[in-house]
Parts: sequence; C-alpha cells; structure tokens
Amino acid sequence: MAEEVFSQRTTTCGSLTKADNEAKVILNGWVHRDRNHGALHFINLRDRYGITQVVVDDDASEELQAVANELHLEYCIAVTGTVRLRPDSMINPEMVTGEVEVKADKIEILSKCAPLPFQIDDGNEPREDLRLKYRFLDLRTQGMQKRMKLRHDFVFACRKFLSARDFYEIETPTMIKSTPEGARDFLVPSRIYPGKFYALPQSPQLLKQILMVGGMDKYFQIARCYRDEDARGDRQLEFTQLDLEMSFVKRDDVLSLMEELFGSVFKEVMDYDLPLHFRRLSYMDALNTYGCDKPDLRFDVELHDVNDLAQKSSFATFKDIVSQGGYVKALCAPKSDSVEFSRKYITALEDAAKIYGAKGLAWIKVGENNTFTGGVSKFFVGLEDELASEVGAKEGDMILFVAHENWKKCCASLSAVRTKLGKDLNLIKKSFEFCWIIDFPLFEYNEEAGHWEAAHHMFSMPQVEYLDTLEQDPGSVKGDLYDLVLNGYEVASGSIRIHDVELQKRIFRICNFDDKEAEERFGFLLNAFRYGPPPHGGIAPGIDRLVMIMAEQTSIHEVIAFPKNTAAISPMDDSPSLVDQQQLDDLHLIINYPKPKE
RNA sequence: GAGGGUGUAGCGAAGCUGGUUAUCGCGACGGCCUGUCACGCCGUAGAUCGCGGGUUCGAGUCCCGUCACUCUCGCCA
Repeated sequence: MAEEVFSQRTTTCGSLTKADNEAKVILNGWVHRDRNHGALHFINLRDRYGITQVVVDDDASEELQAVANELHLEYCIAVTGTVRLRPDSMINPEMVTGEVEVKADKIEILSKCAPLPFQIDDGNEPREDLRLKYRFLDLRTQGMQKRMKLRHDFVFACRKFLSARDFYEIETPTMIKSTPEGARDFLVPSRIYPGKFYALPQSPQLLKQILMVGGMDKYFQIARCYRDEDARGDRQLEFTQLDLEMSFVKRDDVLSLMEELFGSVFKEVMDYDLPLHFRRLSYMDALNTYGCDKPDLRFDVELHDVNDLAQKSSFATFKDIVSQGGYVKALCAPKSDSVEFSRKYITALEDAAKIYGAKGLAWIKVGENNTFTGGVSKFFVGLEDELASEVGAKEGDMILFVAHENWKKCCASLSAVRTKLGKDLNLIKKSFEFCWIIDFPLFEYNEEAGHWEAAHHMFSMPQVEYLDTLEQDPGSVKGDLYDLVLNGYEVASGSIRIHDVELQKRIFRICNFDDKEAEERFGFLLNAFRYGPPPHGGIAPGIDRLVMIMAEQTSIHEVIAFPKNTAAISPMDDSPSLVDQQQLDDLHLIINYPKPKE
C-alpha cells in the first residue's frame, strides 16, 4: 500500500511568536473556529499545544479559496504558510499566539469530521453519558487536555522523586490468586484449568510484601487496582494507586517520605508550597472533633461533646439518650451573609444528618449576650453562657445538636451537617489541607458474620503494647496504620506490616481463618515469611483522587481518559458486553441468568 | 438492595397555579459579507416534550409505573 503523504508540521499551534515573523511554517491541527468573511477567511487552528489564527487572504488562489470554503469545525487539516505580524489594532491579548497569524498558501484536508454530537469548548457542557460515548471529542476540550497533562506531570514527578530515593519501579502481575477478604474480586476464568480462576488485584498488597522478603528494599509501582463494588464520584471499579513499600522502616519513616514526596510534587507540578509536616490526628480525635476519619480541614467548624450539658438541661430526649449511654454532640454554625438560618434551611441540614442515622437535628439561635431563641432553647435556660462558651457561639450563630445512642452514627450525622455548612456558608478556603489519621483500630466486629475482621487489612502490625493481649479484647487493639487525608478525601492508606508467621496466624485466627484455611489462602505469604522477612511497611496514594483534587474537580472521571459510568458501563465501547458461545465454551462457563423480577 | 435529582430539536437551556401553532442560544443547511477572534446579517430545516398508562373537555405541566443518566446510603480490607 502506498504511503499517504501529507504536509507534516514544522511547528505547533501554540508556539509561534513575533520572533517567527516571515517564517515559512506548516501547521497540523483541527479547525477550532472558522470565521468566513467571503473573500477573507479566519481559521483558528488547534492542537494540544494551543491555537493559532490562520488567514486565507483575498489574494488567495481560487483553489485555496475553494478548500477554505469546504472547511467545517473539527476537520483535521495541514496549513502551509507564512508567519506575519498582526496589525497593532488586531492583536488579540487573550491568545498566547495573538500577536501573529499564519497567511495560508496551501490547505490540505487530512480528514473530514462528521456533524458533531456536541460542540467542543463552546461553554455548554453536555451530559456526562454523551461526553463518555464521544470521549475522543471530549478529550479535545481544553479542560480534558489540561487535566491529562496534570496527571502526566504528577505521575512523572512521583517517578522522579522515588527514583532519586533509590526506589525500584517493579511491575506485579494483574492476574493473581483470589484472596477472600476486602472487596469483591474481579475473576478471570482459566481456559487451561476448568473451574479455576485468576483474580484481578484489589491492590498489589501481598506481592509487594513478598518483594520486600525478596530484598528489593524499596519498591513502587503505578498500579491498576480492581474492586467489584458500586461506583461513586470518587471511586470506580478500576483505579490507579502509587503503590509503594519499604524495608527496615518504622511508621514515621513512611510519613516523612510522603510529606517530602507531596511537598516536592506539589511544588513542581503546581508551584504550591505545602507545610514541611502534615497535621496528625488520631482516629479517635478525628471522629470526636470532626465526626469522620477524613475531615476537611479547609474550614474550622468543630464538633463538641455536650453530654454533661445535655444531662443538666431539661430536654428529656437528650437526657434519656445520655443516661442510656448515648452521645450528644454539638457544633456552632457561624453567622453567614450568604445563608439565612431559616426553618427551611435547618430542615435541609436535618435531612443531611438523617442520611447517616440521626433521628433529628436540634437547634438554638444565639442572640445578643448569649440569649437563646427557637428550637430547643427553652430546655437550656440558665445554661446559655456555659453552652455558648463550650461550642464557641457568638451573636448570630446557630448551635446544632445530634443525639444518638451510637457514637459513630452521632459523629457521622453531625459531620454531614458540618460538611454541608462548609459548602453552603462558603467557609471552605481554597487550599490543600493534608492531614494524617493515625492509631486506627485494627479490628472491627462484623455483626452479620458474627466475628471480628480487619478494619483495614489483615497484614497490618498491631501497636506493640497490644501484642500480648490481642485475643482478649480485639476491639481495643490499635494498629500501626495511617491514612492520608486531603480536603475531606482519603487519598492514601498504609501501614507497617506484620513480618512474623506466628503473629500473622494469630491475626488470621481472630478474623475467623483457622490455620488450615489461612494456609490455603495465604500460604504463599506465610511461606515467604519463613525465610527471613525484613520489617517493612508502605502506603498507597490514590492517583485518581489526588489529581482530581489538584484539578479542583469532584469526580475522578475528569482525570481518567476512559472512565466507566456509575453503572459500571463504558458508554464508548459499550462494555461489558455479551461474548460468543464459543468463548464461553473455551472457558468452560455456563451462564446462570438471574430470574426476572415479578 | 434503598432514597433524592434530572430527562423538552444534534448540543445547552426556558416553558408559571394544566389552556391557541412548544420558545431561546449554539450547531446544521442555503445566501450575503475584506480584519474577524464566541465575527456579523438574511433565510430554511429540525421535537411523537425518555417510554407506557391514568386523571381531565384539554397534559411538556398533575398522578402511577417503567427506563436511562446522575448524586447519596448500604457496599468499597
């Protein structure tokens, strides 16, 4: 087949300046705008690097005029021409290349473009499912181009930083053994071994630990992870982690490394200065103060424990909950210019609290000299100063309470109110507020299953003071675990790992895996641990979420080239899809379709 | 598995307590236009108002169901 010839670009659409005056150039790109004045034609030609104005003058040949008249938006073309300065009054200060234009001598249409399903960069953003179906067009928008660059810059900066710190980038398999904890696995049927399956990794957790046993010392990987769970704005079934692990380290080594990494990367990628060290909050303090383990520290509203005051009040509902061992927590909504604390708004706040289990949201408006009005104020007569001082309320503020017998639900409900207030009252400052959450509980009791399970995963080291008493009170055991939180999102999670066979087996037993089952499922790890495993630990920042936050977006779809939608479908290629019977036969699979609903 | 929101022309939107022929901007198509830069001007086509049912003299509008998308709870070590 003959090679197709076209006029190949000599420069890009973002690079020409005054200095290039009179240069002969060839540009390749897409028709971004086309302003036709009859005998005079302006074309904004776009590529990844920018936009340059191409002019077809009135002295153009008939052939050139004809081609120019044939152009439509998003035609892919090659322009051969001469750079010239624009007349002073025609300079466009909004454009990087606004001082020059290219007078076209020849235009070649490299490929035509069908009528567009939506317009590119016209200010009206189409619905997301349409954007995803035509992702190749969506990717041409300035926003997507910028975000893909940001993501590249971020990953590249991480690679440079870690490489300079003696990390090896090592790939681990994407088809591995299914392990029975955590999220639901994606399974890959084996053709060669009927009835057997590989699993796609939920993370390379065990593999990186075994790399440490293998003496790799410091490892990282840009690792794709797969979890078969329902999607959200900040998660989907496949995502990417900066997975890393180090030998001979303690917790603070991992935390400092990450502080240095993010300090370096944010500076390099965004010219943003992070503090040398990030704030550290224990899990308990985070819940008590902010109501959740991923607090948004861009604003200051804090939760307060007001059990004592609730007990002293005359409000029977609060007193009953406290006397039954429950909790009453309060926060102060600061006076706001943007939102009036109307009945309607308080109901909206209450709805936010109810999602997380609160039965109601009690409120008091604070007036001059701590006079209380409305809501439950009548039950706090005589306690005004004490309560206002406890929650830090001033004139014009509103105090909001959640009472619940369950501490976590109490926290979570009021935390939802806090988050809503932050948004609605414009309390959130534009910044990147990292913090560490440490001292997580190692185990959680699963009521449904009737046994303890790992709150994080089963390979995290218990803190040393609990080592002798793990089995007696698993609920009280704290682990050497840490999460990194940024602006209300969990962006990394890690731990110091167990590297002792016996200790690992004890953890398995507490989580209801007897030695036989542990050996079946995790034998390869236990076996490795028999051969001189080093103490080790690591962490795995989520790249999608981090880049999303850096790009000031609220959905990871905005920083993934080809995301799945919330129904786990890829609208562009229409996956998942049915396969041929022959493929099923090869894999020894029979589909057991669910019965249709009545 | 559950709840909220959205669905009107190719795209983005308006359409009030139900009432003539369902608007507007962009785009498409045809024409005009010599300095635009979201060019401008004139004209044309384009919508079973997501789908199905109901209430009503009359439904884009109200009710029920259903589908799609989206946010959230559950779930996500």
